[in-house]
Amino acid sequence: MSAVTHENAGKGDEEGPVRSSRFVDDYLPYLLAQASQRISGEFHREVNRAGLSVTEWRVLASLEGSDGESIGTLAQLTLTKQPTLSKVVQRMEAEGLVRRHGLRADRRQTLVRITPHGHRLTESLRARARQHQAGILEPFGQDQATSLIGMLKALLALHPHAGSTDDDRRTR
Amino acid sequence: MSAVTHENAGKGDEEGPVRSSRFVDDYLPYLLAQASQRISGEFHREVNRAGLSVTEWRVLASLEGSDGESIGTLAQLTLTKQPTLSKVVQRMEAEGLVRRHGLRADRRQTLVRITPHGHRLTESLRARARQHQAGILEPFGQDQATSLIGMLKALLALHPHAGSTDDDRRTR
DNA sequence: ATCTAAAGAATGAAATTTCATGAACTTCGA
DNA sequence: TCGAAGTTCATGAAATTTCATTCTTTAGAT
Repeated sequence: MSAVTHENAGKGDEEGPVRSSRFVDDYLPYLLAQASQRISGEFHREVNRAGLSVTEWRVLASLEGSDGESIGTLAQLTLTKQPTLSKVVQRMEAEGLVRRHGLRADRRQTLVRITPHGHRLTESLRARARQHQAGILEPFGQDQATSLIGMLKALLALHPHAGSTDDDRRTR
Repeated sequence: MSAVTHENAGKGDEEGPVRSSRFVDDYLPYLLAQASQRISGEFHREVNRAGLSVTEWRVLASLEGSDGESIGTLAQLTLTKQPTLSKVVQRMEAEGLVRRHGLRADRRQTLVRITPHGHRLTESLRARARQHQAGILEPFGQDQATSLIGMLKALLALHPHAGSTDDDRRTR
């Protein structure tokens, strides 16, 4: 029970006279982007405190529970463009957080694996990440929380991954 | 009716053997970020075709239905850091998309207004944006769609805007 | 087999973003 | 009324990201 009703929802945000008709206020992509930024942003402070950039944290989190991912897949998982990720991974390898292996099956691919060091470093972060998530969903109640997660997963299933080799177009 | 059930949800994505235990797969911030990127990404192709960068589009969309916003507010609305936005707005003013006015009330603030040209330029984009949104929500059915939007708004209401003057911390 | 097209990652130059300040106002307390 | 502290935006140097391209390696067709 309990759970947040959509009534509470409105714009508990911006200041000033209520101006209810801004184009973006009911625009799904805007709402998703804001929600993503704010929710993630809260936790990113902890990530930075741990000495990691957001992308580095994403790389490590993506490698958790995996036996290695290719650069391309990692780029998708971390929402980063391939050239950018290549460089980030190189820096991370220098710091001993991950290791790159050539993949025997397909020698074009570079397999990235998390190192014990990287695993240890993110151990407490992952725990706090789970707590953070719990705290965020708490006001919604079990049912709505499950529903929200489910809808987001459905959204992802319906919208595969962007285009060809590269990611989506972000800048001009 | 119809509507996507959470069953369809699973990982309709990554290839390869089903590896269901990746840390991120049930991590809310990850789901939000992916959803945001993919959904927005689809439309951003159109934005680019119209000769706008994503941030420019966001600025214009944010100014729609507003009688002007300060640089700071715009930075929040467009998920951009203030120094970045200052520069983007300057370029946009040069292109005639927006106009900067000093605000009589508080002369520290710079009020940014959309120009008729900017308005016209985004006219068809906004129409297509609405269509895009409708298409995305269509498979969910009216009820779930409303529910999703409502939850996202509730999430935003519960998580005001990041910190102090600046935006959230994104990089290292 | 051989040749051409496609896929995956690395790299370099160019453009953008970011951090740290700086400058201009406003507020507020003494 | 003054001055210290706090806002808001602009700017420059440094770091990162992005685009385009190149280098390998694999897949496909003839």
